[in-house]
Amino acid sequence: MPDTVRVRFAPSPTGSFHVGGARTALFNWAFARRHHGTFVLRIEDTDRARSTDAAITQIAEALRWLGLDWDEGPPAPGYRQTERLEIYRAHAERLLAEGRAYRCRCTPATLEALRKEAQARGQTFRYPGTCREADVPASEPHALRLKVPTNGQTVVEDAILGTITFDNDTLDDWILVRTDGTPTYNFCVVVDDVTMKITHAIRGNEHLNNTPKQLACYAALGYAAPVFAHLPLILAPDRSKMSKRHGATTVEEFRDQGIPREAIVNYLVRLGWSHGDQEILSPEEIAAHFDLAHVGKAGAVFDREKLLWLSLEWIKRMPPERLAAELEPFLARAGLPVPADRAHLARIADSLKERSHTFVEMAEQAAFYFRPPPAYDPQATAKFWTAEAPHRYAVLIKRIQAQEAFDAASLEGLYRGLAAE
RNA sequence: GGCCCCAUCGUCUAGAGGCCCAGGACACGGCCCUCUCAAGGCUGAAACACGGGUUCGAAUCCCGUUGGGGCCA
Repeated sequence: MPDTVRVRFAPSPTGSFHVGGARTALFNWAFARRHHGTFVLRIEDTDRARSTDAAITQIAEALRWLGLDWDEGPPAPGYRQTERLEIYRAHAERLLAEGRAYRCRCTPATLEALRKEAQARGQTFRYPGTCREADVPASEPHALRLKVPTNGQTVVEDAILGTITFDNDTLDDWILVRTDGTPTYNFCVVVDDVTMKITHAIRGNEHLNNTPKQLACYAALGYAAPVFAHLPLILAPDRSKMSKRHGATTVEEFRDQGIPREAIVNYLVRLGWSHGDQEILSPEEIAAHFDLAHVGKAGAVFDREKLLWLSLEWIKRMPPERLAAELEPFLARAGLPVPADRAHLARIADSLKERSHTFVEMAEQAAFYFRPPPAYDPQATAKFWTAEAPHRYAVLIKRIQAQEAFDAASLEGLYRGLAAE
């Protein structure tokens, strides 16, 4: 293992920031921290049509909120692919000059015809290398293709999955630069990882099939490839890859639901990684213990119930002041008054922490501290405020009955007294 | 369809040949605590996909089958 670990998280800013991305970021962050290495944030925004600045902001905010601080990356310049076009161009030209890549003038129509032909024969389409020796002049419209070995095998040594072998005859001369001059995803990734001196590419399993292609590019460029580690996917309850259509899955949504960051980080890290039987892990413990050796190979189903349990566990562990600070915005959102007296709010929050899976729940339960029953009616009270009511309501009612005091002033006194306990 | 990956309780997982007639956690059931609901404690049910090997011995290694998934199309 290189002395200086450098890893990166490279999201495409094309939509909301999902748990899958968050977990990839988390594993990279944890690996970097564990090895006292560098965690780089890189924005893969070459898909200009779908990339937005709003999405970049959203990703950055979510990462910060989760506590996944990056050592290099935006807002510093040079970490967005659209700022790096010159670098890709230079590498492409070098590959061309060194005969590792060639110009291809095959039109989309030609390729489409070949594809259909292959399909008709029940074969997978692979570019046949028509232009490989054609020496297409630069004056003609052309794409740039990489010369990929046509025989032999490409072996990927994956830190999680082990040795994976691909037959080279299943690969083809893939496009590095499109006819319109834009570099392709696989090319950018390789050039970026090389120029950013990435030592470990820790990424989602969906990229595994890109790896042999990329390896060919590293070889052509004359660089050593990083260590690859492909993370198992996060699955929806139906065992398909988790996506938007499976409901609340963005980091922002979880935050809005009042789940503490520690719970999300804890839950996500346990989805695929384990540290013996330990279920509760703080960010510090994760940073101290994380290792690729204990990352599982199989996909993991996302289980909201367990997330909520961890949320409760982390809420229970929070000091009252922190609880008060976290609860405050949720009180406001619930239309409840936020007590000016912070100590008072802290006592209220502390009294509710064992029965709140989220801060949204806590705010709901805090309501009775602020909303006295409009009028005391023994019958209605007996009917509505026993079985279903929160604990403190029952106590409150008892005291009201005992004191026969239910004018506004004494009610307020009772609330205060209870909140202070 | 082609290529690749995966396979322990419903779910997340421990397990790197004997410590495992498989341990922990969530969820679920029961009991206890208790003025309610929680929290907490105890407890119950619940899994090594299947078939062949290898080995004195396999959840652990190999092969196959089945199932699931991903990518490409």
